[in-house]
Amino acid sequence: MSTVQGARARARIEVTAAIKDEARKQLATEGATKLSLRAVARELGMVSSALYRYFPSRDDLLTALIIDAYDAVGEAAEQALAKQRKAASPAARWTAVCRAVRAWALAHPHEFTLIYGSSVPGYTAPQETVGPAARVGLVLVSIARDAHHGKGIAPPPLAVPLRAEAERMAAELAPDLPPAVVVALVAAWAQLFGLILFEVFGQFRRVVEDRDPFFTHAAEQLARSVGLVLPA
Amino acid sequence: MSTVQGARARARIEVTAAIKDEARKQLATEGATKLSLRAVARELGMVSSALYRYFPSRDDLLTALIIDAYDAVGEAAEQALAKQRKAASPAARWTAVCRAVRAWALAHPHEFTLIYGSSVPGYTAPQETVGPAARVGLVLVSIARDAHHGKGIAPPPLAVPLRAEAERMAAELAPDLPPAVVVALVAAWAQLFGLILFEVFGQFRRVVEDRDPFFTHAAEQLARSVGLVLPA
DNA sequence: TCACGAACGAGAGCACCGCTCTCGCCCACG
DNA sequence: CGTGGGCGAGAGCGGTGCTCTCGTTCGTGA
Repeated sequence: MSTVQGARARARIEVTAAIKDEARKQLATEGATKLSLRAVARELGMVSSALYRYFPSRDDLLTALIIDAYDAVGEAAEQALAKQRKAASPAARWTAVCRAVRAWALAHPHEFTLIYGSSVPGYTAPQETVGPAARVGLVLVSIARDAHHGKGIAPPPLAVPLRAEAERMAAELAPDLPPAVVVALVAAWAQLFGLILFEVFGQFRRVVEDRDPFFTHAAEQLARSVGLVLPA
Repeated sequence: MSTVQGARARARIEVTAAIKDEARKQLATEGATKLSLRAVARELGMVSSALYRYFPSRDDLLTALIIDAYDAVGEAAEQALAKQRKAASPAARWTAVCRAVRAWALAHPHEFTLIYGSSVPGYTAPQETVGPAARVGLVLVSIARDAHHGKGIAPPPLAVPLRAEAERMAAELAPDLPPAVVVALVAAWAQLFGLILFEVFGQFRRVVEDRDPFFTHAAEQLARSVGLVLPA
C-alpha cells in the first residue's frame, strides 16, 4: 500500500527532505543556534508559517536533524567495520571504526556538535533518538564480541578489581562478555568521543598539531584498554 | 593607586559582578541558548541598553562567564590536588583530581557545557580564555611530572611505538617527561572530559546506572594509561 | 572651586526571531 | 461530482540583540 502513494504524500516527503537539506546547509555554515526557520523558508521560497505544516516546531526540526546525524555517523562506523571485516585483527577493526567516526565528525563538525556537543543538560532525548544513537556503541561492542567469541583473543585486561555494581551493569549490557571488558568498552566509548570532541572544538589547538597520527595512536591505546591487542 | 578607587569604579565592579551573577543564575536554569540580555537587565531593574555599558555584546558576556567557569573548574582541580599532596600516591592524586573535576561538572552542568560542550566549531576562543582553560591540563601534567621527577615511579607505559611527530609534540609540551607519557597524558586529558561529558549529557542513561564507581574505575584506568600505577 | 567631559540609565526604534491564527485555494478521496 | 482536509500566504503577537539619542550625574583637571 505504500509503494505508490498519492502525489500528495510524495510531495510531502520531497518538501520535508528539502527543508531538512536546507536546514542542514544552514547548520553547516551558521551552527545550531543560528538555525532559523524563517531563513530556511526564505531560501526555499516559502513563508515561515508553511514550515509548520511539516515540523511542529523548531525543536522538532532539530530532532529530525539529530536523528539523521546519529544515523549518518552510525552508518559511517558500520561501513568502516564492514570494509575491514575479513582477515583484519580486532585491533585493526577497532582503529578503523574510530578513524571513520573521527573522519565523519571532522567532515560534519556542526552536525557532530549537534548530537555530541551542545546537548542541553536537563533535556531528555526523545525516544526516537535512542536507537540511532546506539549504533556506534553497538559497532564497538560487536568488535569485542567477535574477538571474544569467534577467536577468543580478548583476555580481560584489567588489574584493578571491579565493584559489584559494575559487575551487575556488565551483566545487563552484554552478559556474554567478561565484565571487565564491558566496563572498559563503555569507558572507551566515551573516551573516543572525548578525543574527537576536543579536536572538533579546538581544544587541541597549539597543543596537538599532527592530530591524525595522535588520534590513531590514541585509538590503538583504547583498543588495548579493551583487551583487543594481544600481549606481545 | 588601585586600592581605594573612586566610587564610580567600585560601582562599576559591583554592577558587572551583579550582571554576571544574574546571568549565571539564568544559565543554570535555562541554559546558554536561552540566556537573554533583556531578561538579565529586567531582573536587575535596568533597561537592556544599560547592560551595554558593561558588556559590548551578548557574546562578550558569555566569554566572561566562560573564563569564570574555566577558572572555577581549574581551581577545583588545583584544590583537590593540594588536599591530596602529602603522602598520597600519584595514582591517588590523579583520581582525586578527576573526581573533583567531575563533581564540579555535575554541580554546574550548564557552566560545564558552556566551556566543554556547546563550543562553536568555527569559533576561535579569545586569547583571554587560553590561560584559564589550561589549568586542569596543567594539574594533570604536574602530577605526572612529580611522579616522574620526584620519585621516578612513572615508567613509560606504552608498547606501541610513537610516530616522529608525536615525539616532537611531546618535546615541545614537556621536554622533561618521556614522550610516551606526554602523549598518553594529552589523550587521557581529552578522555577524562569525554567521560564527564557523556555523563552530563545523559549518554549514560540506561547504560551506566552506578556512575560514581564506574567513573572512579575509569579514572584509575586513565592513571594506569599514563603510567602512574606501578606494575604489581 | 568650578566647569568640562566622560560615564551612565532610560527610552524609542530597527530588524529579526518562533509561533499562532485566519483566510482562500486546490487536489484527492468517498 | 461534491466536499473535506492539506496547503501556502499573510498579518500579527511577544520576544530577542543591538543602536542611537537624550538628559543626568559625578569625578577630575585646570
